[in-house]
Amino acid sequence: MSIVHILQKAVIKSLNNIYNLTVTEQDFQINLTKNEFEGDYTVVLFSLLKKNFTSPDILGIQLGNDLIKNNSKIFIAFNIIKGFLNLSIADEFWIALLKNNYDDTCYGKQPLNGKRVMVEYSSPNTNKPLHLGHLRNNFLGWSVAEILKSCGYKVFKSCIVNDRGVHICKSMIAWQMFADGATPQTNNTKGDHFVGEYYVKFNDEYKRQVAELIEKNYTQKDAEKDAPIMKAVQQMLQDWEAGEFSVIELWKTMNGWVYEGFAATYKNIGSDFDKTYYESNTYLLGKDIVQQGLDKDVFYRKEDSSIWIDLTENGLDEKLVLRKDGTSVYITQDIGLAQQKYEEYKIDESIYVIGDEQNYHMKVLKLIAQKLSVASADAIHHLSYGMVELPSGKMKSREGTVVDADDLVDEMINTARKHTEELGKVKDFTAPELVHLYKTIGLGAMKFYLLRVDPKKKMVFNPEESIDFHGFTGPFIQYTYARIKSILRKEKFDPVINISTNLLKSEKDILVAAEQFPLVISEAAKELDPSKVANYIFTLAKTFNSFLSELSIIKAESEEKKQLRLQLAIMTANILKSGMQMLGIDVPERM
RNA sequence: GGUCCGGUAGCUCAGCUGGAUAGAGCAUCAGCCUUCUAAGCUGAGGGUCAUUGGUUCGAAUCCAAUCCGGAUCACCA
Repeated sequence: MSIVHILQKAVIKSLNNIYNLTVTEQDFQINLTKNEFEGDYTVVLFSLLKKNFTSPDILGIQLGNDLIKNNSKIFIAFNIIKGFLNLSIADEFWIALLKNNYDDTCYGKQPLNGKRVMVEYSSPNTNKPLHLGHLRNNFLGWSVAEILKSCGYKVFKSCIVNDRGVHICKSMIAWQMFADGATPQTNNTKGDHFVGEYYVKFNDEYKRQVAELIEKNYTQKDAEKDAPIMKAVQQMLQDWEAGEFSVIELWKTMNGWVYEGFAATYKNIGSDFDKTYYESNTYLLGKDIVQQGLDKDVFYRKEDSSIWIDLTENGLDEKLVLRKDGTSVYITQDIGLAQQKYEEYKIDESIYVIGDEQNYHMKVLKLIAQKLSVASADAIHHLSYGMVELPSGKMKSREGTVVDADDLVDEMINTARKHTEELGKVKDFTAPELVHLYKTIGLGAMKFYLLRVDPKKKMVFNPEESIDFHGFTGPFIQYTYARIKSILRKEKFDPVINISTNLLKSEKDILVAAEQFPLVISEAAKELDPSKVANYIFTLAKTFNSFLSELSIIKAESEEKKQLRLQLAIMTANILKSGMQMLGIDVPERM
């Protein structure tokens, strides 16, 4: 049980003892004591005064005395300043915490709780390569999955590939027009980039044709509609839906190229899925749901036979759920897929890692599912994340300001190599060891950079800052870990020695931080927020570095102190490692 | 226009279920490598927490209004 919980219970009990008063955890606050005051944890008394106490000092003294009387092994002293009851916690408590947990590599994690949850993330289109925005999505999805696992959930990672639709046909048409039979092999280009080039070529040609028509006195709108290349795309989409052999074959071939490219990228960044759904298989889902909705009068049919739902009483608009030609739209197939996931995996929670531009869509999705009383409705949870912007503004594919995922990964790994070479600390590494190290550091820097901020907020990606390996960065934490490992290689740990010593300030600081790890994990899981973990391990690493600069482990004053500090080092290393793992980041033994 | 999200140091961000003098990192400046990895440590400067009003013993945090920025409101996905 965490110290905060112990303290909460103790306060509740003491108030009951002294005043026969019943309060709950919500009635008072417990904080870490500020540095400038004596004590470790603080009970804020003001809110309790509302329960008819004369003065905070009297309440504080009586409460403080009772807490110590009943918990003499934990609380040893208190002081009261302006309504804050500051409690000092016994060194024995901290040392017991250390002794019981320092070598537990699962410290802070919880056993299986029987709950099953699916995390859907990545969800790429198959007409162009992955970019920076996908990276944030991937890292978030992966990390949230890991955090939930640490909290005892059985997690399934899934991905829905948007493998059909107009955007795919654009690349296909352009390939037919311009490729002259070229393939990724003949051009020596990664498959997804190869197909992406034709998507760009389509847009260039389309723009050219539109301009041409406007010169012939077309309006902008008509020109966009009548451009021959756009007509060809629409024809191709119809042919695809009709299952025309040559179109399907081309579609399979080009998607195949893209999948090869994606597979390489996913492998490189360490991302994978337990289940991949393809929109070409799911886009027809939801027809029976539409029928259900009509039967229940949740949906209604318009004159042109399209089917709608009226959400105006929920403050939203009317929404189409089935086209007049009888095909499902995005929202319909999503309800179908939600249901399918639920049935296939028997999940209790279904998390969607999707950008915040789809907040409205996800709201509508859940609302419709609820109105239909679909079993999976309440399980739906949208992890909405903000866009990644550049210092110059938004990424725009048309202006070529999109940051390509593969390029960025390469650049980060390259920067890691340059830094490492300059420092020259691992000259004895073999070539494969070096390659592995550069990747660990480069990817670590990138993942940490994208995960360290609140997912809900949009963020600015500053290329210069992101390649900085100092301060609040992945490599800083990796470095702290490597230093600890280096010390542990030099000095043997002797677990027999029984430690009973007074703790110095910077020794205790580490334990106070370590004690919070379990709470941080459950908080991060509750909020689906990896940045909580990132911020925490950064603070812990800083605390440890500060300790290390002040006190020596190997040259400790006594054997007992040396053993104590070795245990502190081991525990810190374990927490840093498992925290980083929850972010999808490896830690190197040396760097 | 409706709805939703955001505005904290030069920059990037914490803090937001109300609590003590608003915190980090980067950048700037000043120190620390015969001593466990200097990708480190210590210190300094830097703030009208967008604005105004309200609630409260107490507001960056809650409420209202205003200003600024963004997203969204498709028979696209």
